[in-house]
Amino acid sequence: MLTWKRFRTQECDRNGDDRGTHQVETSTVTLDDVARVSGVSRAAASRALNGREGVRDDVRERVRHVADSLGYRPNRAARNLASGRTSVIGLIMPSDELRVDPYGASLVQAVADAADRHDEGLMLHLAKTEPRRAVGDMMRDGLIDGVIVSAIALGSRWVDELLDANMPTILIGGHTERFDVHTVEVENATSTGTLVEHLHQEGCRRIAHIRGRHGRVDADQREAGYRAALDRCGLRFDPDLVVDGDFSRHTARRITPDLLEHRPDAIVAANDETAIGALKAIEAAGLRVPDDIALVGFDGTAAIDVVDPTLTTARQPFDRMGELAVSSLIRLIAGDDVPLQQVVPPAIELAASSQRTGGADTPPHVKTE
Amino acid sequence: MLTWKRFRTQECDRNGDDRGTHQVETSTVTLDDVARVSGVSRAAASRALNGREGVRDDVRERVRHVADSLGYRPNRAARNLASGRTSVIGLIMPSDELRVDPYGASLVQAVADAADRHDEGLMLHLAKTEPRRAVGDMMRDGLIDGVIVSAIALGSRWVDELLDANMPTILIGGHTERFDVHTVEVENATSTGTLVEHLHQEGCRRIAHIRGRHGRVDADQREAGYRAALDRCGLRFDPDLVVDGDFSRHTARRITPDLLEHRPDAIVAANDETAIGALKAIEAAGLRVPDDIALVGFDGTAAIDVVDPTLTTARQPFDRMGELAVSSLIRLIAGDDVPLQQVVPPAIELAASSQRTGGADTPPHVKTE
DNA sequence: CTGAAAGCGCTTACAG
DNA sequence: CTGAAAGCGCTTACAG
Repeated sequence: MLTWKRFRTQECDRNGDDRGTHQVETSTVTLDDVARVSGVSRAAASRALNGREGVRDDVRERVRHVADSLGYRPNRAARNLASGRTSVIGLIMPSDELRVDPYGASLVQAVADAADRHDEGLMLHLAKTEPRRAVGDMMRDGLIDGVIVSAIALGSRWVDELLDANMPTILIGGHTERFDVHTVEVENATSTGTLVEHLHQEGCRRIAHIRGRHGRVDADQREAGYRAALDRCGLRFDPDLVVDGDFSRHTARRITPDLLEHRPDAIVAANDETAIGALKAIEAAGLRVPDDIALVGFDGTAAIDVVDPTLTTARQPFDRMGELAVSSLIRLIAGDDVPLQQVVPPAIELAASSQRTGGADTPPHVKTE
Repeated sequence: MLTWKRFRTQECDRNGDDRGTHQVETSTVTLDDVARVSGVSRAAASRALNGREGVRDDVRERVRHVADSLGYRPNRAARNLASGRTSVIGLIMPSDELRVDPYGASLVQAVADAADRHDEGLMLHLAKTEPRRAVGDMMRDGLIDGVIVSAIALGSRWVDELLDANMPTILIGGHTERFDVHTVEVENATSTGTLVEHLHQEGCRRIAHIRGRHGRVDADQREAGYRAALDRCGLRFDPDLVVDGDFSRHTARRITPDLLEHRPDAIVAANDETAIGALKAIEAAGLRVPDDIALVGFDGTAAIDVVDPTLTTARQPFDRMGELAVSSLIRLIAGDDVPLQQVVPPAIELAASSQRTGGADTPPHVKTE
């Protein structure tokens, strides 16, 4: 079993006077080698390996076998240069989003895993201010074939600029009102409604809502779901029970005390971070969750696993969203048809924070899809 | 002002019967264009643009100007193929590390920002099981020039396999005892000692330590620093006051109650997550921080900002580490000399969790570098 | 089904 | 200092 290796001369000598001697001796197995050993032309070998038609089965077999035993790996740069495809996709996300909310980290992980499954490289770009330039550059540089954008913290201007860059784009967790953008996102309204109905079943009658950031579509959708569900439950909408958060724990912690003045018996938080902030405020006020105030979140990030009591939430199907985003992008790049809006349902996970002793007829730990 | 754009034919027609028509009309500005317009050869243009010597200054000027006004961007694939360099570096990290501990997210952000500053692309690879294959592949595929590895959750076998892949590698947050590996890491021992001394000054006499994961070098170093500082403070080492955690919040929450049996008046947690877990346990036991038990962490991740009381910690200089890792890797790739071990000090940040009323002569919010 | 040939856009010795 | 030329490793019409 032969194993060639690309060998890099690392002239890191201790004298340090050898700089610049960087030489890459590319003694790699090349398509030529595979073709020669297989006794076919380079063209045929290429077709065989890439699953193109127009190769006899036994030839394809042979070439593949030879490639395997030689440890052949196609040079991506060469393939890219010749074909115009890179097999690398970009992931763009506002720079600090990753750090601030576990949501960002979960998303990156899901997309990275999905890219890996599809054998696509993933270029991560944490954007600062001017997205279009960076993305346009990546594209024109021939580094990536398309891009997945986590627009979480973005205004629509960002999105517009991205789309102008004129490259296959999927918005993940899409927060734009544009209808001409390919998005993969979680269902917001109905799911939030389900949580409200659950609280209603638990006996809650003054159900409050801490909204997400003003101007964000997902925040609006979740509020809309909340309102619609109140209606269905026959509860009156009370403006005093809805306050503006911004998806952050910190803000929730700060604004919840005021909300408590209006004596809600439940709080629907726009996301988990908000719920956790609210929880702290509730505890600080000497109230108990869920008996004094029931609490639900949204996202299902890792953060909720360590909260006490455990948090009822709508868990985003990160893996599925990542998979959908990557596979859709690949199809987009190939020129295939892809539905514009792909909405996936979260999993409603009931936990201690919303289940009252003697409240419901719901069993203690139901997972509803 | 001309602006060429690579234009991609997106034949996403509604009938969907046009698949496979993916065509990239590369009507990009090419080096040839720049050369022609500048009135020089392609070779000269290349040298001018890449800052190579052997070009008259006025020519260089002219070429650069032309390139600018044409909106020229070198095709990375072509450059790569010709030069063997990709200007892309890899970042490898265990798959779930990113999600579990905010440390991972902070690190990714720091490295991504640094790569951006150096105009290097960043390929993210969240590794599952068999690191070498993936990394070796990336390398041989010609996708990256070198790799930064966050070895946080890794055993030395992982590291060994990586180094066998024979590519420029920097271990960030290096947790190996091998001495032949380039690492960039935070100073662990002395910094932990400083925290212990601070607690001693606050009047604590029974200072406990919740270790990081068994077998990890950084955990060992922090414990060593703890022990050495006890000595300096004239405190006796008490084995009952040292317990094995694993850097996770969850485990700390679980094991702290037992530790409390031994009545410590302070706890030095191996990292912030551990400290937060301990904090919860302390609260659950009806004790107060810092007056009953003072508490310090390590890392300075975003998580501590929302803890109440705010957590004293040794804040890792993530940005600096990212910068150091990226710039060192670039030098490594270029064949330049790079110090093997680069250790940077954390910033000791005193906060409420360790500052007792009437305890110290330390001012309330000192930042010590 | 198969191969010879051109070409993707750049870099880099090598001569001048 | 400058240019002509070869070559990086692949893919893809185009003929057979």
